[in-house]
Amino acid sequence: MAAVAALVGDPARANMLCALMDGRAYAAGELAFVAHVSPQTASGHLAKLADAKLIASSPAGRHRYFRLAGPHVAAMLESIMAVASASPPRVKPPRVPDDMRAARMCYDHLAGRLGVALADTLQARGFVEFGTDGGIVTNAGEMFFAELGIDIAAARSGRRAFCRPCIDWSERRPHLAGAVGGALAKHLFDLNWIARVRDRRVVTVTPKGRLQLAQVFGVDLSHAHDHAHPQRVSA
Amino acid sequence: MAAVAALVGDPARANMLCALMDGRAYAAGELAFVAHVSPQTASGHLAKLADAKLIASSPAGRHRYFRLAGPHVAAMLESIMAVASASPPRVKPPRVPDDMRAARMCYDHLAGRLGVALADTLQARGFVEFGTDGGIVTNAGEMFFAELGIDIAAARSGRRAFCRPCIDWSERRPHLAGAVGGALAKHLFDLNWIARVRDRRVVTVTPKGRLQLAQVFGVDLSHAHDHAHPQRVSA
DNA sequence: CGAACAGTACGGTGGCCGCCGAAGCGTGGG
DNA sequence: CCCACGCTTCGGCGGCCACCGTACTGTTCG
Repeated sequence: MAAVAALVGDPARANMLCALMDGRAYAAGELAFVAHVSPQTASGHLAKLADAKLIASSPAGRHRYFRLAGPHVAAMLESIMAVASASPPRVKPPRVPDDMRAARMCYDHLAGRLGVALADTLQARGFVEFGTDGGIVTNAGEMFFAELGIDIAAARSGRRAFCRPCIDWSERRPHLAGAVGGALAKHLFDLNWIARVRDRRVVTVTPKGRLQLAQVFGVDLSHAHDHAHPQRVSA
Repeated sequence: MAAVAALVGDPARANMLCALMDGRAYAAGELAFVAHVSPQTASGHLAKLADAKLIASSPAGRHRYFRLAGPHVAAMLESIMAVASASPPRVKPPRVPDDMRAARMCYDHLAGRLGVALADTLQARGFVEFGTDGGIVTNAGEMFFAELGIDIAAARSGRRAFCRPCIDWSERRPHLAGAVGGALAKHLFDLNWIARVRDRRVVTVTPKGRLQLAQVFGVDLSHAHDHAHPQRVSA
């Protein structure tokens, strides 16, 4: 156990793993860049991570792409982040860019205010039920997703976590994770309601998406700017 | 994040945290012993862990007791263990004592073969439903727990995780965690069906417990010794 | 077929940190 | 009242490891 934690414990490797948490595969050079180390050093780190089965690699021509070994690794990183954000007695400027807080990817599902808002709606309408960290999709929810065009049965068939809450790292409240969360995010991309920002975990809501999300999910994102500078709030 | 992981990444601290995972508080000297380091070294480690809010301390006379800062820390350690047990390509003698595998505490709930068996029964009878990592208690389950004398509503009222599966570290299958898991374990202790082994996470089943668990949960623990030496199984 | 590039292997250096010996509190018991 | 005990702090030592410069393999172009 200590060995795994020690691997995550190095800042360079932690940066790499964070970058990989969006579920995409990155080339060794890109990871070296995000970790602020030379390619040789990065190569060594990646070899260690791969050796411990935390990441998997796919050679592609003269590149080599790395991705997380599985959802269990993403879940571990999330739980470490949750503790880390709860801990910091250190001088810790919560310098979280607001676009990051607004909407971002968390492994393969949506997080940030958008992710939390969607989860709130799904819960309020009785489509999904969460304990504090466990959950299911109700019959009504299954119909709702089907009408949206998402095949819940397909998601359920897989071996991976089906439906679970994931404590949002910036909002400190649960958002929808698991196969259902992944399917929902993918569908919103396909509908072009949301879009990715190149090379970042940040997600933007398209004009169409803003309308549709308000109509279908009752999600109002306009207040985002009201919360953009919460530091102003009197202590 | 790297800072938190690095704290867990040291073998001595990892041993201490593992010992604390049974939910009890230990004195500094005891933790020094389990970590195989001198008291002064342990003191330094404990100061670091407390500083990062991973553990909390309670001075008591000339002793000082330490415990995990909360369930979120236990959850993090569990998820790291899960990844660690999935990783190890290293020469890794799974030297898990059989009594540990049979029944042990995992933070405040039951793990090991006993914990997994109870979870299996509760699932098979439709009292709890698990996704792969999320879960709920059904109406039938609520009645079942009530008949047993466990107040589910009280557990539900709390802020902490209500009902969730927790991948068993030795059995690699889910057992019942969260507030319900904790309440169930506490109740079994109160009924004197199970008892703790001093200074260890190991739990033993009393003669009365063996009968009652078989009758109420249909759990047969007699096969424990059949699995005691699985190393014998031909490769 | 050779140049440019991505990624990897190796060796040396430097810094961080875990470790213990010795000494300094505070509590509890004889 | 003093001593024993548990815990903590300080200082110095030693080892591990992240880091990079150099050099090598393999792939993709012109």
